[in-house]
Amino acid sequence: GPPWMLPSLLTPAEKRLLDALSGWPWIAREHLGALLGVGRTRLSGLLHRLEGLGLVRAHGPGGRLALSEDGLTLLARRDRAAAADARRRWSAEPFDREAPLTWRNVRGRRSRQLLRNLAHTSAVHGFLAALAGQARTEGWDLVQLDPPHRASRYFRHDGALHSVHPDAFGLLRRDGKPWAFFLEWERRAVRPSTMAARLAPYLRYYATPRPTDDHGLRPDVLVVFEDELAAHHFLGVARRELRRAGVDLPLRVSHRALIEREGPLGNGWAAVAGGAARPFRDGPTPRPFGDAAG
DNA sequence: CTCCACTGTGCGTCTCTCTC
DNA sequence: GAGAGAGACGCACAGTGGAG
Repeated sequence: GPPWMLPSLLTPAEKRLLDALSGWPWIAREHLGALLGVGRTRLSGLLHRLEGLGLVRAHGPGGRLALSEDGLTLLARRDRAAAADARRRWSAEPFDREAPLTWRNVRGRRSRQLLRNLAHTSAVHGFLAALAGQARTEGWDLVQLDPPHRASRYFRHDGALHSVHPDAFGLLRRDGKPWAFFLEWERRAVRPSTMAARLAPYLRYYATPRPTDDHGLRPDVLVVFEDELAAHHFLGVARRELRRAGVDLPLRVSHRALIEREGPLGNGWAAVAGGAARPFRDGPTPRPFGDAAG
C-alpha cells in the first residue's frame, strides 16, 4: 500500500514496537522482547511484518534492530517533526552496504554515537529489559520509559542554565503508588574529582523544586558501576558531596554483578541517606523499591 | 628504557534559552 | 524561524607516572 496508509495498517503492538525502537536504537532482540513483554515467537511475527513493510531493519551479525529511514520518517510525521532532521540524527543506514557494521559506517549522528559506545548502550538496554521483566512479575506497571534524549532536564540554578543527561528515566506504579528514577550507567573507573563532577548536576537539580515540578515526585537517582570497587569509592564521594551541598538527593548506588543477581528492583542498592552511606549487603537491608524502604 | 593505564585538555555535538 | 551563547557529554589526543 502507499506510505500514507501505513499508520492505519499498523496494529497497536506494531506501533509500540516502533516507538521502542525509536527510543533505543541498536537494541538486541532479547532486550526488545523483554521491554515489550512479548515472547520470542510473538516478537518474530511483529518484526517480520515490520521488516516486510520496510520500517525496521536488523543490522550486523548480532541482528541489532533499528528503525529504517522510512520508519524514522513515519514517526517524525506522526510527531509533526522534521523528517529530514530525524534521519540525519537517527539513521542507522550504512554508507556502504557491503562494508561491515561499524560506527564509521552509520549515517545518523546520534545512532553512530550509540553504536560507537555499544557496550554502554547494551548495558543500559539490559538494565531496562531486566527492569521491565521484574516489574511485570512483581506487579509494577511500567508507565513511562524515556531514552536519553527525552530524559534530559534543563533548569535554572543560581541564575545559570544547567542540565542533567541521564541514560534513562522511568516511571513505575504499583497499587496506585508511583516510583520514578534516573539511571546513570558509569563505565569508567573514575577519580574522586570526576565522580564529584558527575554528581554535581544532580545536586543542583535536586536543590531546585524542579524534580517535583517535573514529575510530581522526587525520582531516585540510580548510579550503576561496572565494577564493585568503583561503586564503593563513589559511595564515599557521594556521602561527602551530599553533606557538603546540604542537598537531599535520593541516591542509590550499585554495580553490574549485583544488579544481574538481584535485578534492578531487587536488594542490590546502597542508599546514601542522611549523609551515611550504607554498604552493600550489610546485613538484611530493606527492599529499596518496595513499600518498606522508601 | 619501554609499556601501559590513567588523567587533563580541546573539540565537536546536542539541546536549551534568548534575541532579532 | 534563524542564529548565538551556555552547559553537559564523550571522544581523541598527548602528557604523566608506575611497573617491569
